[in-house]
Amino acid sequence: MKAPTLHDVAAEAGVSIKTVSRVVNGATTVDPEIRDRVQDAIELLQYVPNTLARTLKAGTGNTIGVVIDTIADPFFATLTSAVEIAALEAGLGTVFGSTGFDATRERSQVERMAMQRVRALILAPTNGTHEYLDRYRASFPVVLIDRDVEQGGFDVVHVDDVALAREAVAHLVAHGHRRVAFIGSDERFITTRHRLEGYRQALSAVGVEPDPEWIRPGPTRDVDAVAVALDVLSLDDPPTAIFAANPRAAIGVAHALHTSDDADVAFISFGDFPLARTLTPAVTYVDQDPVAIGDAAMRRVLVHLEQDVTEEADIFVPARLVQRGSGELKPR
Amino acid sequence: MKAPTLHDVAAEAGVSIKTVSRVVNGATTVDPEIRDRVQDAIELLQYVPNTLARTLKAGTGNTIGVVIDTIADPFFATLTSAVEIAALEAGLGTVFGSTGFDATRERSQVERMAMQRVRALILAPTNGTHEYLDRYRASFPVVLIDRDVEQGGFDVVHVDDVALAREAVAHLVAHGHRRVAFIGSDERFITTRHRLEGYRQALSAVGVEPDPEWIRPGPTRDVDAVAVALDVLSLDDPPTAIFAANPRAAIGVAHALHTSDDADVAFISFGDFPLARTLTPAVTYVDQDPVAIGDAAMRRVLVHLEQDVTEEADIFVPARLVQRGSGELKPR
DNA sequence: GTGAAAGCGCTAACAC
DNA sequence: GTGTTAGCGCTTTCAC
Repeated sequence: MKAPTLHDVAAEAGVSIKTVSRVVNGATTVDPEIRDRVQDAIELLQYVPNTLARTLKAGTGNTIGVVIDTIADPFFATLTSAVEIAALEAGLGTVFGSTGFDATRERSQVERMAMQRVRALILAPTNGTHEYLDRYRASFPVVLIDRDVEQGGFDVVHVDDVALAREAVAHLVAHGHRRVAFIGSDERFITTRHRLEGYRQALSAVGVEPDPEWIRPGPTRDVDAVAVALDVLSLDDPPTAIFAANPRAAIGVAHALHTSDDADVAFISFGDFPLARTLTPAVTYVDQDPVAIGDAAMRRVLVHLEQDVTEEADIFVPARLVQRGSGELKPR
Repeated sequence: MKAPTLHDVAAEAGVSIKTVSRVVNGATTVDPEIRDRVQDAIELLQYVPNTLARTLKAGTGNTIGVVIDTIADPFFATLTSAVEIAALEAGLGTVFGSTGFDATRERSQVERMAMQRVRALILAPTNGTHEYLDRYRASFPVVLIDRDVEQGGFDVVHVDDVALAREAVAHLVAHGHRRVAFIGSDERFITTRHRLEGYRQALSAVGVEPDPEWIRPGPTRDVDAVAVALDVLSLDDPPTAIFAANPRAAIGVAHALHTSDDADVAFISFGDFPLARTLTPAVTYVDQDPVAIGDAAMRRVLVHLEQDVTEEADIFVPARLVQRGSGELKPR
């Protein structure tokens, strides 16, 4: 059972195919009586216009592509939601694909988007080289989110990871802490490395050389982070404060602190997480707002679509430290 | 700068357009030497096949549509992620759109999908009538997720809300509770009504007629749920147990319980939430697994794509009560 | 105000 | 093994 086409509607209404096209597209230059007849035929046949054909004719689609680690990550889910809403306002649809942190899958997702002729691509790049993107950038703009690629040369919308991490750790230092642990995710992520760099800067600013035992960039799941946090806390001379470099790690750390009666250890999370404000004390965090990043990325995309852009932009979305208690604890 | 076409590649390689098509599609009946020449031309021109044209020709697309409340909801984000992965395995892409709980926006999202000629639609329906879907169902199968529509007649993949809520509340009753509060979300949602129904059944099974004060289906945000929970707990003769009908409400309830020193009030959540296992006591919950629902929905879609389906299926995904402590507290 | 014809990029016949 | 032709559903000239 094939879907009805303009042709079918035209036959039904006894007019030409072009007249139907005009009605569908709301042209004003159509005789009202004929228009009604055509509309009846559309209803009768349940005609639905075919965007694909339209797009093919126009040579360019009406969707923007979003490729991220995984939509199951609340950070990216919220970001994608913001992009979708902003795109909708601009009359654009959204297609998304997830990489699962796999560079090969990223490539195939991007290729799929290119084959679908997206108008633009918003990408959270995996690790590794991204020269392959050059092939596509001729056809549509690419805006990176959350992190840059090593080679540079792309628009990037992100937060200033180094500065924010430094600020967070300096906040702990200002409250008297000198032994501060760093618990993050995989060190292959450039964001992890940047946050680690900020951590080091804040400590070295007060002449502290962090003990390697304090630095645990490893855990990739919250349950791993629990173990790592417990391990750090059981050192002979344990840290008096913990900086969690992402919400996933933070959930693990929170769990560890609250199940081991160490809730008096100072704690700051990079990124908010549900219930963070519920714990006692509530968790001080770096407010890395995914909506702001998504909005900014979409705004940048629109700039590309409206004009020729010659230079790449490095867009830092503002973020701030939100004090809620856990980051203001003094060393016990 | 237009994207190169088969034609351009053919001209570059000095062969016919069809030969290029064959190479692109990996046909074996091409002279190796010519194939190499064509591939060089493809590289040189950075040719990317146009799915749109392919699809137009084929008459049917290679994507499945997912329309949900909002991708920012972790439940739907995880569900969508499961659908995406399953679709990818079947060689299908995913387009998604969110309704924002708005029936009009749902319609326009579905229409967009129809115009894009999706192969199938997975839909979490908003409230209200859905007769309009009949128009599209002729062209592609529609599988509802999470909840049914009033009119019926659709494939639905969901959990047995009534039975699971009844089981959860019966669990509280079995631990000695008679005064059990119900805190949920908007009563216009059929899932809320079903869970409320299960709640009533469990109580009436032991001859308890719930006080209207105990039943608060209203709050739609977690912060509202906090206020509602505090209000319920401040009744003259407060409930000794709380059943939260969804994770959002549950986060609010958890916050209320832990900030008001009522952590000894028994508590069960319909659906897990981050940190639920971190609280003391850890939160007992009804395990409503979004991955299982997404997988089942995709499996149903594949059935439709592979064969003619004459009868709609009402698919209940199994779920169970996970005891973690808060649901096993006795009345204080 | 309306229609006929061409063509968007591709593939499926069917020749050669 | 390779090329030619037609046409997918639509829009865009440009006549009428």
